[in-house]
Amino acid sequence: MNSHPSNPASDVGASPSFRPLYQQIKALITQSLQSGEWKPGELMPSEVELAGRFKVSQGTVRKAIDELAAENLVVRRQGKGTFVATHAEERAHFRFLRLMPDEGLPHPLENRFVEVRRLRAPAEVARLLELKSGDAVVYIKRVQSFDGEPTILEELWLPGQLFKGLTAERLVEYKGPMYGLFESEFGTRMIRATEKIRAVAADAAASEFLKVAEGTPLLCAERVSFTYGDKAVELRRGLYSTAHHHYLNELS
Amino acid sequence: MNSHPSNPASDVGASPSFRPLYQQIKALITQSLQSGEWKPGELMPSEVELAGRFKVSQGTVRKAIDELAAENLVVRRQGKGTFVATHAEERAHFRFLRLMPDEGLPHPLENRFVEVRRLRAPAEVARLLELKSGDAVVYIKRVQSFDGEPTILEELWLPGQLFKGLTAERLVEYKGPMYGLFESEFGTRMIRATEKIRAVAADAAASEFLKVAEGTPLLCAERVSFTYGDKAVELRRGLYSTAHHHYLNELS
DNA sequence: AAGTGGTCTAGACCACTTT
DNA sequence: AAGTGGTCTAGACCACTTC
Repeated sequence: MNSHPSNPASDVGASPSFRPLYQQIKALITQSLQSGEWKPGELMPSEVELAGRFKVSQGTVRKAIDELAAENLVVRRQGKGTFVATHAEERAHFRFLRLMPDEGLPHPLENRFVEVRRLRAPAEVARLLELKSGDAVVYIKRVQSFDGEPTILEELWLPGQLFKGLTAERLVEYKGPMYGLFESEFGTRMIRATEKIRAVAADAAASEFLKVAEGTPLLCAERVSFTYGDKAVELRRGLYSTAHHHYLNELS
Repeated sequence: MNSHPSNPASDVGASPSFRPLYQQIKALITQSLQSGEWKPGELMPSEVELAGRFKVSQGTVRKAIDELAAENLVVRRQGKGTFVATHAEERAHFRFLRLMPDEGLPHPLENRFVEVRRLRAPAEVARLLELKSGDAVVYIKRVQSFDGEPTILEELWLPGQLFKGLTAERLVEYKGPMYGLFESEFGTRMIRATEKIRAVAADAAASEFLKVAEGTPLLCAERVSFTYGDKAVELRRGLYSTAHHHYLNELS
């Protein structure tokens, strides 16, 4: 199969806009990831196996997986195989948590849930989550502390549809990042997010929870997270006290 | 040359820690970029040409260039060739400028230089730029406005050694991003940067230049930029008014 | 038509992990 | 020893740009 009169994997007639084979393979693999054929943390089929399944060369599968690895959807380990990426283990914890101490290494952080309940999505939340205004959402409010110092005040909104059994108890007993819980218990894996960051003055609530004076400048990060297919599945609004921490960003 | 009893490009004896060929090629190409053999914006030799020069297959050169393209050091254009990346043209202007208007498209911005002079590096600046305390640095202070509204108050420190002829006149007459001037006039190309972001209260100076009340929360971004070889060549401290703009970050 | 990067294949061998 | 991902090669063809 050295020449390709037609694209073997999913092709009908002459390609009007030309889609490389490896991108089609990548899409197929992504579908399997999304459908849960291989779950987060699990070992995926080997390259030769996938090449056989899709009837393409190993090199083509390889290029597809290369891109998936670059997008952090899978992790390659030489000699062992390719694994589905997971938020549960890996220290890639800091892929989404960018707040670092000004000095020293990142401390472990404590978690205190202030509020967990269901409500109808306000217009603004609905818009960002691509829901209808009034749809059910899970609302979570929590404070995170480093070394006993309250540093992050966070509010989250999740589509109620996707997070049916989510309760305060479940959140409290789960150890590790929330994204780990979301992927293992609710089958929703966050793969990408965009943040808008501003400086704001602490209001009464922020002042109380973060133990700072009202009017203290705080970092405000509004995050929208997406899962497969660029579907928005989380809205998060965090207030960070940056007296002893900073938001770290690598520009490359 | 299907088997490699020894690494052909720069190898002496058995490799103790094994360095892939394509990485060696990548390093050689990077050296040529750094030395200015091909200048920003210029067309580089084709893949086959480089393969011939380095006595490796085109595929190996290709993999090297792939990584350089991923790091934004070069730009590939199908049918035309591979070009050295440049800050001068490209709208990749927004690779380092992350401040976006809350609504609408990014506006063009005006530039007003408040101060340009040489001074001896304070300890903190010297530390971040990896200089000796007291070394000469160029100090620049400027205000940038969107739609006539002052939004960014920025201070820069550059190693005096590298920016000998840099004057206020030269800065004012140059159109486009400063990084374009730096690479074309001073042969220093910014490749990568890290930013630490905090929320701070506007002091008297910020209040004056940004036309906001003292104490207004502002975003403070401290940037250290690097050129080839991870050499620090710029320290920048920006204060952003985030009333109508936000710092945009993609987490992926 | 010629040249460039982009895709795809087939096969060999290397480095690493597990059995 | 066997299996996995990682490297390297050689060659064919495709898509795009320029002459």
